[in-house]
Amino acid sequence: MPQSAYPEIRKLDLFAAMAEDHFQTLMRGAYVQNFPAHIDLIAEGEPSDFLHIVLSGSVDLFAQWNGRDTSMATVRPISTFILAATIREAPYLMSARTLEKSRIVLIPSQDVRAVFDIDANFARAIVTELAQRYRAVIKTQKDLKLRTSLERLANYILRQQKRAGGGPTFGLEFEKRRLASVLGMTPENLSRAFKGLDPYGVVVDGTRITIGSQTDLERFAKPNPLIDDFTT
Amino acid sequence: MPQSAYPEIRKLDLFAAMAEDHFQTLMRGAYVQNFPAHIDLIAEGEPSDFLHIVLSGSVDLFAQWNGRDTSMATVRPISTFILAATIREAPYLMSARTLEKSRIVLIPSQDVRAVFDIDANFARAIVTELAQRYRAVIKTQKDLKLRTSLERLANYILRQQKRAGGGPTFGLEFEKRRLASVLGMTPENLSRAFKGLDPYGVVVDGTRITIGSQTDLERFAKPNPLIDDFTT
DNA sequence: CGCAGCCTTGACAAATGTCAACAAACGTGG
DNA sequence: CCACGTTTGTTGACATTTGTCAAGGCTGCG
Repeated sequence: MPQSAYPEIRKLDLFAAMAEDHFQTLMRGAYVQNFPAHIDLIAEGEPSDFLHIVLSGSVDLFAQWNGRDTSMATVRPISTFILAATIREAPYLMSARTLEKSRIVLIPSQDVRAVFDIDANFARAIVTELAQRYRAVIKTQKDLKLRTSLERLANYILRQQKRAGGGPTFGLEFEKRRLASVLGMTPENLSRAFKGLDPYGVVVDGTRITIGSQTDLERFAKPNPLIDDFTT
Repeated sequence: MPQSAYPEIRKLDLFAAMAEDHFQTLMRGAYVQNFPAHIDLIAEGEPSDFLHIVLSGSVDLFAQWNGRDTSMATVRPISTFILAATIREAPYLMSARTLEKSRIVLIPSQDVRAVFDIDANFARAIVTELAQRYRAVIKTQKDLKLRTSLERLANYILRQQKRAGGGPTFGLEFEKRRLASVLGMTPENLSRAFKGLDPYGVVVDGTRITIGSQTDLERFAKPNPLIDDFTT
């Protein structure tokens, strides 16, 4: 793969502390690919042949069962996905597709496992990464089980506001259809949920959100760091 | 702590491969405690001072928000819990309480992190463990988002049947109130869901379940290894 | 310009939760 | 071992939440 991508990959927490020659080993076997939007990258159930890294663009992780499907998460640059499947040498639990034009690095899973076995720093970095992911999923599960869809939307809006800088007006990070799926509801329900937040001063104009009354919305949403903070 | 417990702990995947003196280091700082049933062990939000290991009995991991609460998982012997919080030196995301009289080992988190930093085998074991837990949570999330409560119950029954040996009659692993919470529904809804499985030959007598028609139930439940297999 | 996909809305249906009542099971203290 | 009180499970009636289906408007893109 082109060496130009090395530095940004090397800077990732996952690869920052490992020995240089081990990093080179990984990069030698890796290659970069450019994908158009809306392309399937992997399908759940397939063997986990590659660890993926999103360099640019974005990727949707989703799952299907019995004709239904749901968005599980979005991967944005620069980060990896399907690390756990790679480590356990197990089939993917989620499918992945590009949301937009994306550059993606593919590192053969066997290389990752081989280096993982000989590089303690790399192993530790993987632990840290996995522990964080694990906690993120637990938070999502709490969100799903403890809140109604209206409450989930209200808290999502507050999280997104924070991510966007904290101002009263900001944009949604993806189309509503997908947001609905991420939040575990139908597009119709999401549409009505936005209306349901009107009493708390939430105004929606296409993909543009304005929070009229911050305190009202927060009083309703009751955001909680143990569910909504994605840094800890 | 009493040395009698060492061998069974040592046999856990998490500790099996590590250097003996490192294992001794962990055990020196650890202590065993006997708890009665229904005792709170930890509360979400607290700093993660100890890695816990259930030697006997069982522990409920649950979470709360805004007056509601939900069971997230059950920990049975012999295994650890709150590993991720220990690793990340972050607050617990879940609370824990004993379901019955339980023996529990507590290892100071700082010891775990210290040994983790110097013992590559231990670090690798933690990776494997965390990757498995991560995948288990993803499966639960798919279960929650892709299935109705009736479907979740049907698949739970099939899983539990397998765990109990595969025969047509078997017992539930815990009280229905908690099962309802684990499956993400109310006790009333669970009660009716059992009735809703009557057409598929499911007969409930207290805590005793009999599957009259295996094929009918499976045709309805559509169990899927990427959701229901807890080994991969 | 015209098509395709997304978003919204209305009407309706299904799933799930709430509240209340009561029976059954359980545990404790006598 | 029993009596009592508490908890759990069940059931009915009802409310709320969420999903489904159908239609129409809007937008973006070829």
